[in-house]
Amino acid sequence: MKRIKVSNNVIRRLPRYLRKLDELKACGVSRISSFNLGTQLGLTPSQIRQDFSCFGEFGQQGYGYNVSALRDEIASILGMDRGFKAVLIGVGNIGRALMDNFCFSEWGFELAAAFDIDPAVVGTSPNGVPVRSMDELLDFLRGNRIDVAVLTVPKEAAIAVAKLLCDNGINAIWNFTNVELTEPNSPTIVENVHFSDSLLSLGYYVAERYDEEAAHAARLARSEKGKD
Amino acid sequence: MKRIKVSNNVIRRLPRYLRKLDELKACGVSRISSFNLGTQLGLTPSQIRQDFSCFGEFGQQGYGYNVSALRDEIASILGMDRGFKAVLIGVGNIGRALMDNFCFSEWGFELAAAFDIDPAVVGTSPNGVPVRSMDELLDFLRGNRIDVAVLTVPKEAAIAVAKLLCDNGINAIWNFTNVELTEPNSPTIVENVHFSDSLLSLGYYVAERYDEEAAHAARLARSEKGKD
DNA sequence: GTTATATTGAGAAAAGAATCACAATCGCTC
DNA sequence: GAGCGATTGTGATTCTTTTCTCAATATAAC
Repeated sequence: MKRIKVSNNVIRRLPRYLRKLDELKACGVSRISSFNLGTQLGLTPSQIRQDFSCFGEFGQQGYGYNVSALRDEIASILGMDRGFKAVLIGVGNIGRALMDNFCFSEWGFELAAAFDIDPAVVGTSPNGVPVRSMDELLDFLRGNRIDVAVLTVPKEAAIAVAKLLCDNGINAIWNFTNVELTEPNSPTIVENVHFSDSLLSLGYYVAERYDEEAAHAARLARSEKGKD
Repeated sequence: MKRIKVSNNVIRRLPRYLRKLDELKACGVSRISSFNLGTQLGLTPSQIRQDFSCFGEFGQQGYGYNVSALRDEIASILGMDRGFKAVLIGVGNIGRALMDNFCFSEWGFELAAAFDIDPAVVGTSPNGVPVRSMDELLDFLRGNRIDVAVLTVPKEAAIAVAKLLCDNGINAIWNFTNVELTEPNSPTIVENVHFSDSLLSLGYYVAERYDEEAAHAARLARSEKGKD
């Protein structure tokens, strides 16, 4: 697989392609054209072809793409076949909800263990994943090759825990805290899930639409008045 | 406030600005320059000034921006002062976790009610929000001006429920299901929270880093061999 | 007051991303 | 097996976003 520098925009679209291809496969569709895929995803055919071409040639002229083969290529590009191992830090509400409901293995990740300071949850094993004491974290990281930490601690603890993780060999954090972890010069890969950012963006679009509708109504009212 | 067409990229940065400004305000910082803000967020000063200039002139030459005033401007741009009302559909694990932990009011939203088909949760009021039967949903939507629906139903039900919502006056959906809701020609505003997409993107970056490290190590090994 | 320093806002330039257009070529039909 | 219709991959073009640059101007010091 080529590893040229690929733009973030392309990378953000890859999981959507994967999801759609899985769906098509489940529906028994075995081949698809960039045109057809574009229609289903709201993207242009050329964008899709351009995206794929960053990683190789997966299609056939006059035919399109083989759904199953393309799906596997994208899965591989995303590292789903590498068996990444993860730990989860902070078994509070969101951490617990992830452990109970998010299927890490479906996406190629193995959740090896969770950690918390609360003795009430330490020793339990939600969904088969053991919850250990934070005291054991460093030993665990030393003894296991862990690729990713899922950060679900309260925001007060976020910075300190993130630093601890980075200092002990973790180089990627899936950050669910509402805190900006991105530090200048830090080599750590941080992927944020900021619910509030998402909701606020939605708020912007709603506000924009309401303003447009109001402006439209005002124009109508003026033109009605003009007629009288 | 101007409502010119603003790019998505800008809009996605606004919540980050807001968060950082709130933090600065809490730390007693009352003024800040675009240079300083850029350093803290990993953005260039000119990008920050350009972003703000989409909405007006909030700074003062030679001085910078007033943290509190800027924060309020951005909050207003995002519609936080409009009292948007929301309903939540699907009080399963993720729905319940949001009700219990996500502070809608902190972001200017009011969660008016939740809906579910399960009689076991109907009638309860997690965090003070009443859970009603899905049978009551349409009446509720008719009787209340609801701006946003939070969609946390199982993925099998996602499409049908989304359609029901759109057909009954909801024009914005905060989508937590792992399903592509974006329909061609639909005027509904959809904001997706796809955990798996986020994790897979992270996986890409991790895989990329590992490949780079391996390539680097291979280069080193070759040059060592050359020396012998 | 006057001057020095800091910093914005905005137009111009550069960089980056999306779209277009078409040669190459594959599968399918007759 | 020849010709047709479909569809890719890619280089060229267009559009968008980011960065650069600098005149304008506010504060702060003296």
